[in-house]
Amino acid sequence: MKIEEEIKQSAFKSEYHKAYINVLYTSNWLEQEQSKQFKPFGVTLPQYNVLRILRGQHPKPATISMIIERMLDKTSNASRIVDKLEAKELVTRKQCPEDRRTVDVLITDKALALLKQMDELDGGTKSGLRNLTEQEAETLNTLLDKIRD
Amino acid sequence: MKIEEEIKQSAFKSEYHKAYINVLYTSNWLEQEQSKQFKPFGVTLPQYNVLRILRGQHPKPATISMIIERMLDKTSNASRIVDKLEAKELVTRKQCPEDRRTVDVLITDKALALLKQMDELDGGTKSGLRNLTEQEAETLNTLLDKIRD
DNA sequence: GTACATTAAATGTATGTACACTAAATTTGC
DNA sequence: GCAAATTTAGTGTACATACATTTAATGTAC
Repeated sequence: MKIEEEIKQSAFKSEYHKAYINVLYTSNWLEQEQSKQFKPFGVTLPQYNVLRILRGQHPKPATISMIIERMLDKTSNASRIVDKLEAKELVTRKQCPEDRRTVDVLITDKALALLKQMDELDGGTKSGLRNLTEQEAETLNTLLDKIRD
Repeated sequence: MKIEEEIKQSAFKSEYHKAYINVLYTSNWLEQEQSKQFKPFGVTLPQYNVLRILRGQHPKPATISMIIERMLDKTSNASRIVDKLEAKELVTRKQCPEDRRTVDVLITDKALALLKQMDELDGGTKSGLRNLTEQEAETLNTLLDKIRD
């Protein structure tokens, strides 16, 4: 659906302004689609992202600062996301003996099994992105990269 | 900058997966740029968006459900955003006599003056979008609309 | 016209984001 | 070796999101 209809705004100041709103709106739309798919598994999107970072390290532990470094949103609060994951027994936390300021965060077998189930959902190919041809996806990537130049 | 470099991920599963992450990341990037600009004015991005909807209606009042309908994020809580705006004297709230379930929300002169100041920031032309040609912005809009089909 | 359903707004609870601050451990600079 | 600076994690607060529930008003069916 055209963006004008979706937010019931008849005109934008410019094609630029429309594109601006369109990026924000589409991002939101994609996140909500993904969130729906995540529901049955009982983890939120940021929790899932942290688990994926931990799986990438496995069987080595990760520290909180390492998690922050790899997160899409660097200003979010990794400590509290790890809190939630610990409460669900998806990670363990243990003070690191070499540097007692840091904490070793380890993904549990339970979480690895969960991620394995969830792997099917991921990658954008199951989302609205499938409406694009490969060529179009490439064009989209080029344009978005250009915005952030 | 190419998305691979920005999130330190060397490869994506597909052009689709990359586009998926790219939309989310670029949206986040744009929001953070805008958020920085908003700081001095003392309103958050969702509060600003609600004010703009109210200005669009002015001098007619808007109801909460009308605001929700026009918001980018339909599931956010318009009541509480209006609470904050009311506390800052940027809107007034008054029970509607014709239908006492609904509430007339009106933008104040103070808010109109504030928005006028903030207009300079808005529209995407001052943001990264200016890196695109008009033709490119149009292509971007077409592709994003297609994702949400 | 009374019971039931629907609608509009608000509220409750859990989670996450943004940003400042604290506490403890380590590093550094002299 | 010791004081100061830095690093790491965690905490506090304000705001927003997500979603279920509540309350009051209105609409509809019988």
